[in-house]
Amino acid sequence: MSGDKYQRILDAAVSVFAERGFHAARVSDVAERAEVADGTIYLYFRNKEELLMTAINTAFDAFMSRARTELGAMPSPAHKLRRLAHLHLEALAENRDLAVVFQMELRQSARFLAPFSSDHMVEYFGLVLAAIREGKEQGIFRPDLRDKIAANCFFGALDEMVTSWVLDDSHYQLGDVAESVADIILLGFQK
Amino acid sequence: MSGDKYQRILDAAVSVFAERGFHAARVSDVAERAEVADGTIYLYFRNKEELLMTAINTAFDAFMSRARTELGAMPSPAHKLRRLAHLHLEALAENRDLAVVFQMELRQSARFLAPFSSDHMVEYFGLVLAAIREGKEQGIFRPDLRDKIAANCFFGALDEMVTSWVLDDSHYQLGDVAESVADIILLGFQK
Amino acid sequence: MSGDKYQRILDAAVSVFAERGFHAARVSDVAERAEVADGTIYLYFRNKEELLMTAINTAFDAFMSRARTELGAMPSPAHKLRRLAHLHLEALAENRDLAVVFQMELRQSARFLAPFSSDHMVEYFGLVLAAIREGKEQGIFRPDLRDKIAANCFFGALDEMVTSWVLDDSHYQLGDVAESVADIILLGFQK
Amino acid sequence: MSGDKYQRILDAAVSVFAERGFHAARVSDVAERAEVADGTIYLYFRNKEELLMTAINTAFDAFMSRARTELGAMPSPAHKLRRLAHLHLEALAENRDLAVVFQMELRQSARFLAPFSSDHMVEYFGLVLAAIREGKEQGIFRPDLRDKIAANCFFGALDEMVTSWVLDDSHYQLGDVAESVADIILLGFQK
DNA sequence: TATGAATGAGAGTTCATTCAT
DNA sequence: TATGAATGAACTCTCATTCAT
Repeated sequence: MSGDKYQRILDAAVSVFAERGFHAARVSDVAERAEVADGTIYLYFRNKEELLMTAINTAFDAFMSRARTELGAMPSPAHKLRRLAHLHLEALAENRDLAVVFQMELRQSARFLAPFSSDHMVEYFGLVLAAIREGKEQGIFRPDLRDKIAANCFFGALDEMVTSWVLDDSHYQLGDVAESVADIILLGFQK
Repeated sequence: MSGDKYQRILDAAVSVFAERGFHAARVSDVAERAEVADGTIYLYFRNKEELLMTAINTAFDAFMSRARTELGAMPSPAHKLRRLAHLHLEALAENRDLAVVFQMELRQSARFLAPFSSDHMVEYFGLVLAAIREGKEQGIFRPDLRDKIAANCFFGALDEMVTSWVLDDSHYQLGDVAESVADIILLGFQK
Repeated sequence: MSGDKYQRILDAAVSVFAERGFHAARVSDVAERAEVADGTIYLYFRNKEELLMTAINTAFDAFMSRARTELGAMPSPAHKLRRLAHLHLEALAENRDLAVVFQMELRQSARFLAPFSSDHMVEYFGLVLAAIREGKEQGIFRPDLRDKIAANCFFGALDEMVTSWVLDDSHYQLGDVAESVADIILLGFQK
Repeated sequence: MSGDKYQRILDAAVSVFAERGFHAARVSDVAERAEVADGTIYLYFRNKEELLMTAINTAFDAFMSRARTELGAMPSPAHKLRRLAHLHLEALAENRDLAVVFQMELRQSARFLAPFSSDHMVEYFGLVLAAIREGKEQGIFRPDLRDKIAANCFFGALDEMVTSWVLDDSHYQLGDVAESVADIILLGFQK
């Protein structure tokens, strides 16, 4: 019962942050939802901000680790990016609260809070950039394609899909759109 | 003298919000930068939130009005979208503080604050969607292109360009990338 | 009514600190006794500690300024010290709450808080030391008298009188004992 | 093993209280320094305050017991007081941490905490007062000497020596000054 | 209109103490 | 005896907003 307190607090935090937003959420709300005392939270997390950063980083780590493993084995850059699109959307579709927190708080935290999440974004972009460069070397993607801009288009398109899914009350299937997004972006990359 | 104050307060708000983030910014910071008393702000704005919403909405109105005018006269959907990409990036490149506020606060305000900005987003998307449908009707864009997804890709790509420009300390020319983004997205739309 | 808020808060602080001790006293107690809102205190003082330090320093400044003026005009070192004993005890007898705060909190603040009060103690000791050295030079005090030890005896004797007066519930006249203390200490200094 | 823990906790408490002050010190700091669990402290002491009071009282008991024994055998009141001055300063010089706690916390505890330490002070003063009265009866001390005031001078002088030794970073030999202090005070008492 | 001193609700965090193991 | 995870009361300080001038 005590071993899972860490996870219960983290889940409660994501849930409360998703519902009210990080700033409006009170630590006592998180405690209540986790069914622990306010003070207990501070046995596991230094402060409210670390609660947010840990939630974001944990999810990001899991995603990146999976993405690296899966993409590493793939030969075609186009397939890599298509697979990444699926992973991206499915990972967030799986846990709506977490997706809400990501979409609503990540930018702010990247600018005003700890640099962890920023580092993660850089990692993610590294993966995308590598695939794009590979594609250009293999002659699959246009040689005039500008790497960073292309990576931003790829990420931005997926990110916006998640954002509109999160802001939309209708819970359509987010995973289903990966293919369509990949179609557009990859067509835009190709020769 | 009073019309002047309204604008000074709004400019100060954008500047302070960009610097510290909406939540960390104090109303008294805004007052100080606008060189008015704290109380004066409340003669022009109901509360801190309205300060943010007005800043966002004013800029959005100006942008939408210009976009509508320019795009209305254009015959080709592809040219419309290409032009919109330029307008989008140039509008934000023009005022970096405003861009910071947009990129950092718009999502949160869309979810947790007043629905004004949300309406604006719908307007913007309406413009994009119309162009996409037009393109499909004219046989320029793929018939299997899913409208909303395509619109999200278009907006998301541009939005991400702005975000990375804002988070990046290096002040490269944002306007210059509009063409490259449009190349990718429009290629992805075409038959 | 607003101009005297500073003084009202300071008086309330001394009164509350005397009653419950600095640590047990709540800022809201001070606010209540001063008949201001909690937040008002922070318009005049940076924090609870500054409230204490200001009370101590203000009283100390007034005392030192008076002591310097009076003693400066006196020719005899013995008379100086005798007069200082009177000033010391009378100053604290005049305001019992302040005396309580001095006797109970000054040592702690000298060690654990800001160094202001420490500086004041050094000033006071400087005055005593000067008189002692003067007395030795004039051949009135024993040549083997060790300056610092003598100064500590002088101050310690007076300080202990105040402490026992403060801890004692019976409010005997503190000022009356100055003469007796001076008799003992000065006799101890003399040839 | 348990008798050992009691003492370890007490020593740790004195050490931590000396370092940070009673109020700023955390019970968990004491536990850590004593190398016991937080809860263990409460098997030996009712609460944090009792930790302080026990430390003070234990040291005081040892001192008083020794003082009584030594002074009881002495015929001359002057010698008694001179010996007491030595005992006082040497006892505290022996254990600097304990001296710090005594000088910084004793007054507060006398006023705001349990009355134990106050009783001890009364005991100590009783010893001094007895010697003074004896000296007057024997015609050694001035007949106009006011007992309580004289006792306060004696104690205050010694106490201030300890305080300045404690606040001073330079660790000069405290015991050495007993003679000089006794010289001054006893000279002040004599006919 | 304009001011800015005053307000007071509100929230994050600490830490002495407890108690199940 | 011993542990240390858990508790939750308590308190300082901040800051959006008001209102008398």
